[in-house]
Amino acid sequence: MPLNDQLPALNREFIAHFGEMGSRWGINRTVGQIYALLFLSPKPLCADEIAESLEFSRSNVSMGLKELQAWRLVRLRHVPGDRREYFGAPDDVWEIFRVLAEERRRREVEPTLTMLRSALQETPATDDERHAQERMRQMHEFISRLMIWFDDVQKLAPETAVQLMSMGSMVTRVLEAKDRLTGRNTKKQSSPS
Amino acid sequence: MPLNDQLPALNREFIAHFGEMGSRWGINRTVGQIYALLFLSPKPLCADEIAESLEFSRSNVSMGLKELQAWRLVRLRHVPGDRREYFGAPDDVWEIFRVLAEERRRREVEPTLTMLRSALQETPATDDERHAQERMRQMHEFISRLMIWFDDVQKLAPETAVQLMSMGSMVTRVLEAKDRLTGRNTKKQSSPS
DNA sequence: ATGAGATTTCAGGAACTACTGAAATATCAG
DNA sequence: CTGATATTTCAGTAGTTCCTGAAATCTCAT
Repeated sequence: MPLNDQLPALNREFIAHFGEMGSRWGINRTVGQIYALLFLSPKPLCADEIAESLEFSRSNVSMGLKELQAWRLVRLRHVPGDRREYFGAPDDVWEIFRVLAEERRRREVEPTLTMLRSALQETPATDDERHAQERMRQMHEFISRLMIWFDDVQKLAPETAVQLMSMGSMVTRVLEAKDRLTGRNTKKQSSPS
Repeated sequence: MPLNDQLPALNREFIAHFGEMGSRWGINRTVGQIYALLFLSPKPLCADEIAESLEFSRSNVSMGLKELQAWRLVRLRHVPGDRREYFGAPDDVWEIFRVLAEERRRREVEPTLTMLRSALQETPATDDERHAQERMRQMHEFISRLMIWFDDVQKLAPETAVQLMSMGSMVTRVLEAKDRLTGRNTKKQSSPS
């Protein structure tokens, strides 16, 4: 039983779930749990409090917090008259999502695009190489477009949460509007300017 | 040196990169490499060919293919007059993306939403619990909206690739159109229908 | 400067995951 | 049914990652 009894059952379940999810995807279990704890906490917590709540070693918490800081998912806060460092998760869920997306992009997408661009520079010798290069071109184009489009979405929601809340069916809504404007189908469109 | 010299340098680099990326995120190195190999290959490959190209053990390839099939990322093909099974990646990059997104949703998002919904049923006792539940409510709402919106995007692009290719700056384009229609800012909108 | 408290680093062991070869199972032509 | 070929399973090992306690480092009040 890894989680402190002082934590409400509600919190314990949430934290456990994020531990699981964390390991499903790149982040390790304890890092996920630390983040979940901070996300739920009404106040920033210091490392000792985290270690006690989750029953991790102090040094494990230290490493976990370092990783979360590298992901820019936790904020460092100082309480006046207390030398310890306190940590908190951003309040705004949209902000959290944005940061996560940015970090993943920086760590995974950009290196991939770089690799693809460099492969596209090469001159293929054989037919198989020509085919492989064409596949890479398709992937490169796809990812580039996805990124452009993602930038657009981010630009659309610069003032965080509230906007996203109205974003639900925004795409369909504006497309309906656009259809009314331009005539018909959402398929192909002429020049935007 | 894990990759067969018969593979062009171009392919070897791509495959190695996807091995790396695979391990960065949930999937293991060999599975990523098998996928990359299939993605580049002009023809479906059988397990032996994969094992030879990548210099993995035959059984490792078998397990990797099983996992890729569980993710619905490879297609099984039979060549007439050949008892062996051949595997290929879908040609269409948008299709690949769609399948990946669906699988991740099924494996990660849905369980999270379920957990959150069940937590939201509980009646909080303490103030901290009340706060934690409010945070979960925010997260639940955020993820739900994101999923609704994602559904919308998928509905928009039902005939795959070509559509996505025109999707690049679609959001900004249609918003420009909408702005012209409705008057001004993209901030808040009244009833759609 | 000193030392008390806070934080980080790090070596080593525990726990986990990946990979292999061998054996078992499945498939199919004759 | 039999044997040839293809595929999967599995036990064990190799390799990796995680976690801890102890020691080192940092920070600041006195």
